[in-house]
Parts: sequence; structure tokens; C-alpha cells
Amino acid sequence: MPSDNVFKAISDPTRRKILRLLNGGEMTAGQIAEHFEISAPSMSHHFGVLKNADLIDVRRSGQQLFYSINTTVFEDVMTVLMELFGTGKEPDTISGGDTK
Amino acid sequence: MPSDNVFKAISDPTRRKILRLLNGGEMTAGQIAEHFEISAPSMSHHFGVLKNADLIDVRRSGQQLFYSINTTVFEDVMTVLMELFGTGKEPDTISGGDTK
DNA sequence: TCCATATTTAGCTAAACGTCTAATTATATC
DNA sequence: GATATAATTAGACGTTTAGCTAAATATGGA
Repeated sequence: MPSDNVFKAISDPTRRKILRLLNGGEMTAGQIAEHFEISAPSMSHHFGVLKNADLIDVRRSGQQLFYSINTTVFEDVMTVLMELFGTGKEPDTISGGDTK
Repeated sequence: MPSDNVFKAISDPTRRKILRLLNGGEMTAGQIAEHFEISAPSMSHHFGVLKNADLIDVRRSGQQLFYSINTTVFEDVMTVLMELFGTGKEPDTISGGDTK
């Protein structure tokens, strides 16, 4: 059940780019940050948002934190998207979804 | 080419519900507003955001404005989403997409 | 234990966002 | 023209968000 924070998470271009990068395999926070001209704390903030939305996983190895993409939410997102655009099944009643 | 404002548009639960409603066919601004406990101006604002993202079309008939869903952007959104989660084709280089 | 490195947490600021009320525009009817 | 209805635009307000710097936490090595 993809809640609001998933859509909020992918609504930011920086976070979408992070996801694209992680698509090539897990990376450390520092490696990811190299691809941006944004301070480390700001990057950490974005990691937090993605983590909170269950879009990425973290693993510590020594001093470094390795981030990887988590595709389990992906299917849910696609389903909601298809419902929005009428490609999926027609709802009997407009459920309202997560209005708030 | 779905730009930032498309993702921003669907990041709001009220606007997602509007899209779901329009999925059943075109509706007037007033008819849509009946499904929400939000002032007409606020609803109008949401229509503007969706319109700006090319997610809905408008047509005037008399005093009323009829809104309908526009699915032309849908395919683009899906493509980007699949790219984010690695379901699509692997990019040779991380293009960065619409970082800003 | 002390220092360097990697990353996060805390706290701040400016911009963006969602909402509201009041005023305006557009159309229809009398 | 005057009035009613449908919807928007204008402007204000509180909250959220993305960015920053400074400080804190965690790990590894001398």
C-alpha cells in the first residue's frame, strides 16, 4: 500500500536521480553524493526521505553506509498509477484512496 | 517527456483523487468539488496544477467548465518510473534526467 | 587514547505549497 | 441593464520542504 510519502519521495528530481544511480547497484552515501553539488547533510536528508518511503535499504560496512534500491514498493506504485489513469480495473466506488 | 511538474502534480492526494474521479468520465468543476471538503478556489488551484502538468483537459460549455483526464502523458510517466526502478532498459550513462 | 574519515542529527532560512476569504470574470436569465 | 450562478484570480497565512553550517555519532587505525 503505497502511501503519500512514496509519491512525495519521487516528486523530487534529486531523489529520482538517486534512485537511477542505485539502479546500477548499491553505493555508499559518499559515492552517491559525488554525483551532486549538494552538501552531505542535504544528501543525507534525501536518503532519509527515500528510506522512510521504503524505496531504499541501508547496510553498514565499517565506516560506510551502503544504500540499495528496494523494488518491493514498485509494483504498488505502478498499480496506483494505472488506477489513476484508468488503465487498471474500474473501481466500483471511488474509494478516495489516501486523501490525507 | 514528463517533467518535474507531473510528478509534483500526482504527489498530492487530493489531486490523485481528482484524477480517479475523472477516470469515470468528464465532470464539471462543481461536480468534482462536491467530493471534497475544500473551498472552490482551492479546488481551482488543484485543477490548475493538473492542467499545467497536462494531466487534464478543460472545455467550457455555458457557465460550466468540464474537466477530463488526459492520458497522453501517462506512457511517459510509466517509462520514467520503470527506469527509476530498473525495470526498463539500462542507461549507458546516468543522464541525470531533470535534476532541476 | 587520540585523530581522521564517513555520515547523520540539530537548528536555521528561504522558497514552495495548500488553504482560506474577498474580489473578479464569464455566462445565462429576467 | 440587473441579478444569479459557476468558476477563477488575487492576496494573505501557516506549514512543509530543500538547502545550508555547525555539532554530534560511529568506525578504523596509529
